[in-house]
Amino acid sequence: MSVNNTTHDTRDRLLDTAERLFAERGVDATSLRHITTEAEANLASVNYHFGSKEALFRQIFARRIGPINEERLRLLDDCEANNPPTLECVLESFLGPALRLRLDPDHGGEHFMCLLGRLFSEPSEWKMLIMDEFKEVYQRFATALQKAQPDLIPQDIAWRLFFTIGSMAHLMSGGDLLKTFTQGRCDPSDVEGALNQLVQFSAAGFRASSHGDTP
Amino acid sequence: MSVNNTTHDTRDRLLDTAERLFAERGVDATSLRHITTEAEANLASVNYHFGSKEALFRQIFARRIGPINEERLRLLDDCEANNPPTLECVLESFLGPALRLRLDPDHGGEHFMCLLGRLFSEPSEWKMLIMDEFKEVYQRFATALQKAQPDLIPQDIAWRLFFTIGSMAHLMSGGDLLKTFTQGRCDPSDVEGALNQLVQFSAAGFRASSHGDTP
DNA sequence: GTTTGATTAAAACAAACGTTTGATCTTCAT
DNA sequence: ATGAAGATCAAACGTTTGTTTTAATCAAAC
Repeated sequence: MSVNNTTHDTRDRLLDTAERLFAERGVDATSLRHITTEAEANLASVNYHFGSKEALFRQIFARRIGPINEERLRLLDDCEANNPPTLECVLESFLGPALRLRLDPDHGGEHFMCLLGRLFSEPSEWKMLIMDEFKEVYQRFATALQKAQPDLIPQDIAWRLFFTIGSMAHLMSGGDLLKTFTQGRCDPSDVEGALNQLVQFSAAGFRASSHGDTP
Repeated sequence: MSVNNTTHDTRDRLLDTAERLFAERGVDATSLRHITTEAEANLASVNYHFGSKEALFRQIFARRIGPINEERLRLLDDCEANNPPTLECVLESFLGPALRLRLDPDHGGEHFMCLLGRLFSEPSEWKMLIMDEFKEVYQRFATALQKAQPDLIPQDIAWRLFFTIGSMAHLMSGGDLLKTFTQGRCDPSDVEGALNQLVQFSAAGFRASSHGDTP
């Protein structure tokens, strides 16, 4: 393998361009010709550098998802210095690293954030590629949330974490919709404001009393 | 136009099959050949009956989205017989008609529910087709929620309704994930149980005190 | 200066796509 | 029975897709 500059330039240009187009138009709707044209690379370069379109997609995820989940677990460790950790701290550890992708100065993270948010609701096999990596994070946070709210039964924890993930995914992939519907009064690009809104909403949801089958 | 039986059989078979395949594999990933093969119809029949693939998609939505939104507004009217309406009643009026698509005995509604849930996070123009119809419903419910929680500022209402929609969409399109992650202990196919979980979670979120920029 | 290995370039590949065509079949009023 | 209209059919249309191939280009090692 070479450490040639030109090589890495092309490879990285393909990754960045594909990430953006996948986010803007969807994976299936983005052709290799569109990617390579915008990246000013040859059509064959994707198959040369990555082997296939699917491998390109996989690589786009591999370089982003690891650091996000690592930061989540690192922040969770900090929360768990207190016992029990506060609900807000745990939720912010989970949601923050994903929502702060918007702050990436070259907007690559922002594009990836849209892509990641959409993946949760995709039917395809793409989803399964990342769910394996996500399982460890899920278990760690489910356990921490159980500690923060020991009166809830595990099923309630699972339901509410599921809803929290849904809200997060909706914000990541469709935040612009909120801005449209509120005529700009709610702006998801104010990352800390949005994060605060979601943390407060979810924390209150987690603090609701447990309702069994016959409340 | 004819009221011939065979005609409507083919037309409806195409609608039902396409609805299911669009939900299972995505719109872009589903070909007309796949649809017509499974519907036991000729390849040209889609273009004959609907004009194009996009028109077929539009028709699939047209026959389902209207009744759902009408029932939402009807239930909301019932809530507003009380003044102010309860938070749970308003939320259930919004969420129930969508989640109860799962109860459709021939599973057509269930497939459409997945499709609808996914649409919120799709980047494509498909989304815009239904957002116009959705705006009236959104405004009615935003107003009702404001009445139910008069202490919240409109921005908080918008944020929290947005999160509620995200949770709902996540449940509609990816509910099977929750069942997988909890090894079957949380089952979204128990519609009233899932609806109750979501209503309680969101209602608690709406009842959180308003947090300004500097809480 | 030649060789070597890695990258780019241009062209072609088979397969799949949505759509259109023109013939055939069915149905039903006349 | 006959003709008109609607519905279905096989076949082909021209594009576009992801991938492969073959040749040209380039930088550095020997």
